[in-house]
Amino acid sequence: MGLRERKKEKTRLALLDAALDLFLEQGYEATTIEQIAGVVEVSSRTFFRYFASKEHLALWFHDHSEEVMQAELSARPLDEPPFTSLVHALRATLRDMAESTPDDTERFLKLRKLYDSTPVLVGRSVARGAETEQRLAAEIARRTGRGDDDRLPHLMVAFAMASMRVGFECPINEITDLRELVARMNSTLELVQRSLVPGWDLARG
Amino acid sequence: MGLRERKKEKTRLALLDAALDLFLEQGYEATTIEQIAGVVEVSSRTFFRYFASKEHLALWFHDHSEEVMQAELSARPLDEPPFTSLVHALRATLRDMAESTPDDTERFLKLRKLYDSTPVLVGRSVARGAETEQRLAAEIARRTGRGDDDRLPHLMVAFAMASMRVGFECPINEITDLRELVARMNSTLELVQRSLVPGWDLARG
DNA sequence: GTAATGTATGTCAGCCGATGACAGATGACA
DNA sequence: TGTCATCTGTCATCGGCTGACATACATTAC
Repeated sequence: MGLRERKKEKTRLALLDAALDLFLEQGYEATTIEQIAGVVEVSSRTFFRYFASKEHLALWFHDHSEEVMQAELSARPLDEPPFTSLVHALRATLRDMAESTPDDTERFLKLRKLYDSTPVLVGRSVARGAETEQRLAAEIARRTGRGDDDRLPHLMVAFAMASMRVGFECPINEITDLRELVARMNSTLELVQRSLVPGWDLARG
Repeated sequence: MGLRERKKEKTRLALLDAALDLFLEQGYEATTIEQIAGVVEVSSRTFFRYFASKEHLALWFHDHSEEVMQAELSARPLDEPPFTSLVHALRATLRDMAESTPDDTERFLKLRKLYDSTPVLVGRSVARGAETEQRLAAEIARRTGRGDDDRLPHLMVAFAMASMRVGFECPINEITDLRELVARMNSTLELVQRSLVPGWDLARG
């Protein structure tokens, strides 16, 4: 990897870390792009060359997680019940999270803490999740040969994403260990699986 | 109702209708507040006295729907299974939609059409829904005496909201009748109920 | 009917997020 | 070293949104 690429990656992470720290100090909305860029000593214009928007920075992990999900989904056998495939795809992203570097782990925990004080950010995260939902639902529909009028693919993905969201949110006590969080999300996923009628994802509707 | 209030209501609806028409003509993002205000012949500043933001205008029905849901939820007996109460609350909002005035019906259909060409708006809508979700989950937790660490209240609401969302979205063919849309949402709700294990909402988790 | 009060509106100034255009700086590579 | 591609800063600009203030208007009391 050349010097240029290394420098870019360094700037990218510096912006991310500076932003997370500022967000936690003074709040997400109260933090301006100029401040973030100032800490890293780049211009505001450059900030937008690294992140499409303030929101994209705060939700930097979304794109990666979706890639992991899509990849795992594609790798599942076509004759597997579709919701089972989805659950495997979700588990893959959880594994990916649990195996992340210490730096990334720290970033995750900071972001998790930020969520508690920033409802608007939670909303934006859900919105991004909804976009992913569309793409995953289309993929499920394709894999199972369902038409556009069949609501089950969309419903399956919505349930799957809801499990993750609910698992991610809510615990009042401080989360200091990422594995704890991942375990919680895993157990929520199991709770959801227990709550669904076996074979529900094979019906048509 | 005094002259003042009547004038306000008239301006409010004029802004809403002007906005919806402009959105459909030239797109949501391409339409500026100045344009909307211009059609109604008020200043841009006044626009923001009627709607907190462009987004709040586009999602004007959210607040009302949440009120209807909360009201119906409060009216349900406490010994009813919580998900059943939620389903009743959702049906109440669907009834409310179906019984709306012709003008409101037209606005709904315009908005529905707008959604097809404006993914960002779908996202914002989901984000608003997520905020409602928090409040409803808290209410369910209160009603059933569950603690903050019990994920089921949140999960129930998430599933309920997902049904509505999936029912609302997706049909490729043009929707020209609101009752059709409401029927679709109702049937999605039934599909969800069939997919869940009876009594799942009485467990603890 | 008039005066006092309260509320709605317009104007103005300004912040912030975001984008396009252009020029200068810097790493990549022959 | 010199050429080229790419990264960066500066500048200008737009649109969403907010606060402050003065004015116009509806409401209420007398």
